[in-house]
Amino acid sequence: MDTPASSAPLADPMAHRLGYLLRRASSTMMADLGGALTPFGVSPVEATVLAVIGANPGCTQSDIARLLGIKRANMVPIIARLGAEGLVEKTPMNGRSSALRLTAAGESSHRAVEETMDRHEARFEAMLAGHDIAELRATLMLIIQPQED
Amino acid sequence: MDTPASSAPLADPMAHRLGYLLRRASSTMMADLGGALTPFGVSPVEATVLAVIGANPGCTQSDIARLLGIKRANMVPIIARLGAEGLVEKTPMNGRSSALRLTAAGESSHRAVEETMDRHEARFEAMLAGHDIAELRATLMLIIQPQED
DNA sequence: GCTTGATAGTTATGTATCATAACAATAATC
DNA sequence: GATTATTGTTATGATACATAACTATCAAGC
Repeated sequence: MDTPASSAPLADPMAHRLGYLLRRASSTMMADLGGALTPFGVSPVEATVLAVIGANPGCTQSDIARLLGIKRANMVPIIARLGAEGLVEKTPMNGRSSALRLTAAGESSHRAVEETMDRHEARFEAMLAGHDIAELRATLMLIIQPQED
Repeated sequence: MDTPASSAPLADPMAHRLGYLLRRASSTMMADLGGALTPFGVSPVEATVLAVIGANPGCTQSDIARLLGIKRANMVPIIARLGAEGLVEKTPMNGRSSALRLTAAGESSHRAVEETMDRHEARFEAMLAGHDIAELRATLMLIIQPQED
């Protein structure tokens, strides 16, 4: 009546579910990236924010939050940490918002982190030889939905 | 010298990165699934554990942890919650481990949750019309790496 | 002017997921 | 019988995310 289970390999009732596979694949890559970034003392999220500020000098916290799908409130500790490490500086803009820029240390950290992410990505793309990575990216972008904050 | 940024749309330096796209896609689907499951009072992780126990009656906590890539220690509160809600029962096996089974309430919760997840998946697969979903699944499985605990 | 509404940044707080390290009890092996 | 591996557990910390509420600023309208 009951499947014997235990000791025999388990049936995986989630293996066919897209959401589950995305979650597992995402956490595999996040763990790898986290490990690759430890020498630089930045988390994956901090690395991402560095990249955004590097590509958009003068942007605001809210800009970044919208782009990355992060809540405004959760940007505070991230920017505070990057500021405390001397990687990002805020210059008051019109009074209500601040323009964010990389410091010199932030620029060099940014370059190192970007190279690390390139290698990280290349490592995984190598595992996907024979698969259409452009198509994979396009499909993932269809799934991603804009956050409405 | 500096890109104007702010008020103009931001450049997205992460849009081409697989890891980033996976993270965003995963969190989009997780949020949607979480919403779909709220009527049943179970989280996505609890729903997944219900599915595994339903498919493998008599399995142990450690079995589930290995299958799902969750640490043994983190299974404790999950099983405790499912037990407290009367969905899962533990029967001592050989002394060191317990066999997990769904209760009657767990079975009916399991069925409801499975239907909800089917609809959830179908909703997203509909957005991917014209794309090869089997190929997407195969590619994601290549990325997922076994956890060594 | 002054009021209304939108936005930026912040504070406080709660929750979920995951990680590590250590421990007790049991089982398996030699 | 001693060693080793495994199961379940406790304790603890980090991270990412959510909500709600508050202040300060700006933009428009009357």
